[in-house]
This record gives sequence, C-alpha cells and structure tokens, in this order.
Amino acid sequence: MAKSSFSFSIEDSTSNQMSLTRKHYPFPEFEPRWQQHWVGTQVFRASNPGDPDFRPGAKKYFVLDMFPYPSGDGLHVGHVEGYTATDILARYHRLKGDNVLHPMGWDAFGLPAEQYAIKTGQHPRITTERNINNFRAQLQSLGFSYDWSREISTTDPEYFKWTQWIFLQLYNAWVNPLTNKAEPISTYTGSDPDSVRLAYVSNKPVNWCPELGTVLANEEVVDGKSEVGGFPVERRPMRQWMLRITSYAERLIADLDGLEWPESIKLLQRNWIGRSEGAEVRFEIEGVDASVTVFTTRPDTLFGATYLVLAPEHPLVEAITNTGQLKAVTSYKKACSSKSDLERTDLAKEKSGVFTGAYAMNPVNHERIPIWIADYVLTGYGTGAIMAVPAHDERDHEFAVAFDLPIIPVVTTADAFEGCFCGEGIAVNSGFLNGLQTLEAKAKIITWLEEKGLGQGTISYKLRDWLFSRQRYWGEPFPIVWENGSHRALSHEELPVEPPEMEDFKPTGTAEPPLSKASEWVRYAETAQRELNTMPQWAGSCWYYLRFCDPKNKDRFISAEAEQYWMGSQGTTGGVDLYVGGTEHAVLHLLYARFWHKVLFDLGHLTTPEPFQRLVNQGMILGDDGQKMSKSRGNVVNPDEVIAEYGADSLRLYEMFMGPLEHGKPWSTTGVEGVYRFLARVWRLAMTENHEGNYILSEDLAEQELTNAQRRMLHATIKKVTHDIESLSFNTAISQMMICTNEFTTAKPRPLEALRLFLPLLSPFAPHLTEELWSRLSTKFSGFDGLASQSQWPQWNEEYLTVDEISYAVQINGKVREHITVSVSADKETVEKAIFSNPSVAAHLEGKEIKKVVVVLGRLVNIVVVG
RNA sequence: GCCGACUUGGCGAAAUGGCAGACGCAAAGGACUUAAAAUCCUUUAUCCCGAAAGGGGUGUGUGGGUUCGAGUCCCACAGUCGGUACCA
Repeated sequence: MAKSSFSFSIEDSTSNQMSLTRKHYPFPEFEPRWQQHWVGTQVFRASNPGDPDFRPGAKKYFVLDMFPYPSGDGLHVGHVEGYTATDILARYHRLKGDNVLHPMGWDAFGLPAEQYAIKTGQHPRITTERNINNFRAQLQSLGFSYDWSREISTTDPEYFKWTQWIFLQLYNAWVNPLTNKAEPISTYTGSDPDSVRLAYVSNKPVNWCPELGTVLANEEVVDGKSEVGGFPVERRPMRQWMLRITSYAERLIADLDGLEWPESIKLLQRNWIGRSEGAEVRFEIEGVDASVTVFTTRPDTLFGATYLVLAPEHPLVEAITNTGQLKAVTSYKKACSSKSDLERTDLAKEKSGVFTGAYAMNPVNHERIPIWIADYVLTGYGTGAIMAVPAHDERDHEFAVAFDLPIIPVVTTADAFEGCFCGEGIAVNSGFLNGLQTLEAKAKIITWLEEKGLGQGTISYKLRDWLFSRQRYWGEPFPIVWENGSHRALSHEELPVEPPEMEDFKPTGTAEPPLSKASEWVRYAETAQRELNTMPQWAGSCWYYLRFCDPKNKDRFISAEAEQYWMGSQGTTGGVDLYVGGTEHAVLHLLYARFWHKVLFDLGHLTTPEPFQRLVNQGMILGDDGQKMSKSRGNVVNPDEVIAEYGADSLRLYEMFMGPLEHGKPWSTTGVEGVYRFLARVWRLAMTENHEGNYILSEDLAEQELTNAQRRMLHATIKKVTHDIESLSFNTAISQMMICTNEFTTAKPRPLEALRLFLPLLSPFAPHLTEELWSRLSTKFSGFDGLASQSQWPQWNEEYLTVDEISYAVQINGKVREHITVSVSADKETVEKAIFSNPSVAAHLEGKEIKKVVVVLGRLVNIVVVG
C-alpha cells in the first residue's frame, strides 16, 4: 500500500475535504450514505410465503455464502471475493424480478474465542460479540445486499436450541436396514436401542490432543497433529459421543451424482468416504474354538495368502497368543498404544510386528499359516485383520521380506514387473480359479465362499463414524443427562441447554471437560448429572442454511412452508441454488451438512435429500508475491485500507476482474488502480466538475437517439454481461463493460438512453456508484426512477446486434493472407466468388494447384494448395 | 507413492476446433499544464528484410498424433500448486 502516488495520506485522514477532492470521484461521501440507506430501509429484505408483500409469481433464488467465523483479525480479502460473487448474483436476480434470499450470519462458537478468553480473562461471549460487530460493519462497508433481518449466530440460545433439538432427532433415530432410512427409535424392536442410535456413546480410542485439552475428529487431525495449532495428538480410549455417519456412506456417495458441484470436490468426497468392494473371509484358528474374519479387496488371491495379520488392538489377540510369544506380543502392543499417531506415521517406513504363535487354516487349500500382529493393520478399517498376500500387495510383500515369510505368486501378467505385482491378470497356483481373469476369479471365489459359509462379498468404507464431542467450554452443551451410568435425552421443553456462567473455563489438565468445574450446573437432579462435553464447531454450521429460511421461528427449526419454498426443487434436486465458499470445507462441513440434511429428510422434516444444489469454490487470493497471505510474510492486504483508498466498489470490482473466480490469483495494487480509473470514467460519463470544484451533471448528456453502432455496443454488452454473470465469468463481463464505457467517453452529445441501459448492468458489481449516478440523473431526467438496486435488468434485442458486412479472413494452407469484406447475407458460392476475384488472393495462388476450399460462413475461408 | 488442478507477452488474463494475446496493469512517446498530479491520444509477443510504406518467418511448458485448420481434441513426458497417505 505504501507504493504509489498517494503521499498525502496523513493529510487525507485529518482533512476530509482534502481527501474528497483528491479522489477521482467522491465515493467517500456517497458510499456510506447508500449503505445506510439500504440497511435502514431494508431494501434487500426477502419475504416469505405468508408475508404481506410476498409475490407468489416470483421465482425464488437462494444464494448463500459460507458464513464466517468472526475472528479478531477481521474480514480478509479472501472473504470479499466469494461474498462479492454471491452479491452480484443476488443483485442480478433481484433486478430480474426474482425473490432473492441472500442472508449472512456467524459461525461463532469455537476454539480461538475460548483460547483468547483464557489468555485475557474476558468471557468469550464478549469477544465474540465485539468481533461480530466488527465483521458486520466491515461487510456493510462493502455494500453487500444481505437481508440483515435474518442475521443469525450459532451462539445465540434461540439458534442452538434447535442445534440441540436436531441432536435429539439423531439420538432418537436409527437406520432401519430394511428401508436404509432413518426412522424413530420406537420402530426398533431389538433388545438394545443404544447400540443402533444415530447418536451413540463409544469408548473406543480417540484422537486426544493434550495441548488443546480436547479430542478431535479424524478429519481434524493432519499428519498426527491437530489441524488447529499443529499440536501432537495421541490415541486413547475415552467415553465419547459419536454420530453414525457411516450408515449414510452409500447414499452420500450416490447422491453426489445429481449435484452441480465441481467434479474435483465430488471426487474428494468419494475418496474420503472410500468405498471399496471386496469380501470377508473366515479363517479357523488352530487349537482354539475361534475364527478370524478378514476383509480383502482381492479374494481372488486367497490361494496366495501365506499368513494373517491382526491389528495390535484386535480383540482376539489375547485369546490366541501362545505362552511362548506372550511377552513379545504384550510389549509390542504396549509400544504401539503409547506411540502417538505422529510417531506411528514417522516409523511407518520400517514394517514392524510380532508372531502370536498361533496358526490359522487357509479355507481354500487347508494350508497352515501363521498369525502375526502388526501396526500396519488398522483397527478401525474393515475387520481389523487381513490375509497377507505378499506376492500381490506391496505392504504384505515388504513385511514378508522383513520377517522371511513365504511368498506365493497366484496372478500372472504378460507385462514385466519388479518385486510384487498388484494389478489384474490371470489366476495361477489357485486350484479351481486357475486361468480366470481377476474379475472372474473374484466373482467365482465369492460364490464359493458364500456357498461354503466361509465368507461373503462385502463393501467397506474408509469413512468412520463422526466423533461429535469436545472437551470445551465455548460450544453447544449436549441435551443429555446421566443417571445410574446410563444416558437419557432431555425433553424438547428443556431446550435450550445454555452453558453455565463460569469465570474459569481453562482446560482441567485431565480428560475432564471444563464444564465439570461448574458443579451446580452439572447437578441436574439428586441422582442425575449433565453431560459435560460440548458439540464441535461443525454442529452449528450443519444446518444454518435452513434457519436462514425462517430465522425467527419459535416453534420449529424451520416452518414447513418456508422449507418447501426456499429449499424447494423447482425442477432440480432442490436446496440452496448457489453456495460459494473455499475448498477447505470440501470434506468436513459439506459432508457433515449433507449427513444431517439426509437424516432430517428421512425423518420427514425436510422435503429434499440434498442441501446444496450448486456449489462453487472460489480460488485463494495470494499476496502480491504470489505466496499465501500471512502475517509472517507481511503480504496481507487489509480490505479496510483498500476501501479507504479506492472505495468499496473498486475493491469489489477488482476482485472480480482479477481472473476466473475458481482460480487462485495474486493481489496487485496497481490492478486496483486500473478498475478505480474505470469507475471514475463511468462517473464522468454523467458528471463533470464546475468552476467551484463541485460535481454537476454533464452538459454533454442529452435525449439523443443512439447511433446504430452505439446501440449495437449496448445490446452486445447486455447480452455478454447477462451470459457472463450466469456462468460466473465476472472478469469478462467487466472487460465488456470497460469496452462499452470507452466507446461512450468520447461521445458528444451523450445519449441518456445509454446510461439507462448501462447503469443497471454495472449495478451488481459497483452498486454505490450506480446508485449515486441513478439518483443524480433522476433530478433532471426521466427514466431513472426509484433505486438503481430496484430497477430492471435490461433485455437485449438480437436485431440490433446484426451487421451488414463481415470481414472474412482468407487463409492459404492455414495461414492468414488477406481480409476480404463480404455482405453478411452472402452464401458459400458468393463468398468464394468474392475471394477468388480478389487480385491479391489471386497473386498468392499464382502457379499453385487448388486442392480444396473450406468456407466457414461468417468467419473465414481456407484454401488448400500444393506447388 | 496415489488422486486432482494448472502451465498463453514484462505481469493479471481473453479466445462455441476457425484471424492467439480482447480487457486491464506496467513501460515508452506525445497532447494539456509555469510545473506536477489527474485526464486524453499513440506504441508495445518475438525474430528477419526494408530508409519508409510494407512484407516474411517463429510463437500458447516439451515431444508426437487427429484435422483443411489445434491454446482448445487424443497419447506420452516435464514443471508448478493443492489434496491424501500403510484403508488391505
């Protein structure tokens, strides 16, 4: 920012008058004025069915931003990019007459506020409120057309009351395997409802982060370290709430097909869910009345299985280990459990493991094969046990080589390979499978296993159930109490469960959550205590898009009418019409929200199966050095400073002009100056400075018929901007508006009709400038009634786009040699005739033999010659 | 390792298989001005021939292919940036 000609910035801030005269156009005066007007008169309020001003004929358009976490750092230029894109769409659809829902709110629970509170002693509610006020002011200073009457915060008891209510829906539901849908738990007829609830308690090992004093979801652990802060994470068993998202794995994959999402994001979700088809095979254990079931994707290689490996935590390990190996097995298990995930990953290069002393029988050939334990087999995936086929699996191969275990090839291929071969081929050394292709062999062995009752075809998923509790203060408390060691739900009437007022919410240093210190709050009744965990930050963002449809509803999380209207299908699979946000939420937020939505859909609370019909990821804005913006690099651009220097419209327009929305792109301050100059040129289309230095309407303006060229330019611009907005190609829409503006800057007199058509086109991009010009023009001329924000999107007329003559490029062997102008109505023969009668074309063809002539009407002619 | 995205002037970029570089930035020259800023006009991929007007060659990461014609489609390779990582 220091660079450039603005060396009087100190004076600017002390003398308002100075700064006003120095700007290319007086945005510091009118931008705040219009922002106040829009907010004050609720210009962008959306009406719901049943509201007095509701227009039943209007199409609905729900355009949503990923709502921000209101951090203390304030708004980032990256926020501005996505929010400007959606604002353009919202304003465009309003001008087209649609009923537009464009809301904003705050994802305000979360660890940073709590950690800041611990450091400063201020209650997170205070800092959160302050940050929200700051964020709201910043968003309003950009002129975003949100319906502020629908503002919500996840920390508001009126909001999290319903977050807790949805949790109870999950708690009180199960997935009926017959229908594959969630149903009320009352339809479950088994003996142990707690074992099938969608929200359940688990004591399995979880990701515990001692530094943060909380457990984390798998998704929040990166390379064995916490995603937030990068602290080491270890695995330890703890009593935790889990959500049974795995019951929805299949549908979460299948329903991606109908969504207008980037293919790369769909792929990311598919990979995360990690569906793999294979088989479970049962191996009898020698000398013990037990069997091990393994999961494999290559049942066709069963004849090549030369040993089994169990995860160290596998429940059978103790029962099968023989006395001779007991010591080795116990110490290996201990070593594994004390290792953090980080160490386990670090040591992954060397395979380790120990022999249990037990043997299993390979069901196909009755071979006696040893059973090992090793930490390269994970307890949470498949059955926690594998059959090792070292000839055809790299990990098994490496392990077999390290521990000198037999390697039997059972698949051949014509291609040469080194070490082990993992691809598909022809089965050998495999008894009744010999000679079969891998695909056929798989089918045959699965049938065989199923007939003999030794196993069956099955599908396994990488996706794990969602660890849903955190040991934090600043989150939604669970609507659960414990009594005599068992849990039960609170009734709807007892919601919301608000967190207790606490002075000290520091981590306890143990696995006990901070809420344990609020002893009065914890004591629910004589014999009942409240659940001490809180929900993760994702909870609030899982359903906020629904609440925006009906934010003030006291009786329901969303009314049926509002849900059907705003989330309704209108010919698509339904949901939010456009959702814009960063790729960082590709698997976490977007998967969790889809899961909750499907549960609520199954239970009859919603009418569509997916929340977000169309998703677009904005690219990252980099510093002017091409690196990711960060405080340590010192390349962070502060939106407030850009607004002060060039205005909100310039910032909005620049971020849209930088390049395609989806791409990452580096910041350039001189680039901002470029669009700033463009906006100043638009200003001067209508305004001029008088002798006193005041802006007045330009004398060049006149009720003057457009020339054909001017009309063509305007209508071409309407057409291109319309198409480009719908395809989110904002950069090319802006360049077309620049071309159009340049055409009119020199026009004298300047037809007012041009401004009547042009200003609405620009208004979604630069709403303040267009509003101001519209208003000033209305003082003297007709056709500028009301607000520009509430005017009409113009319609182009194809007739005006036509031209009389077209310049054809004449290519000879693909190289352009001449340009020849021909009437637009000329047919193929006429064009050919015109070209061959041209003397300079003839000169090029001198002494050559014409092999072929290609005429592309309206574009070019290619003459293929030899010689 | 695996998966994905990307690669076009000095820079950000544009181009339904049809005249590559629109639009903007930066740079250079000019007009206006006492001067500057602002504004306006002109030039600007690159090499060669020419005093000039003009003409010709080469060019979209690299190498092949399809086509009358490829930045765009196909194959192989390289580089950059994301994501992921013993998932059997």
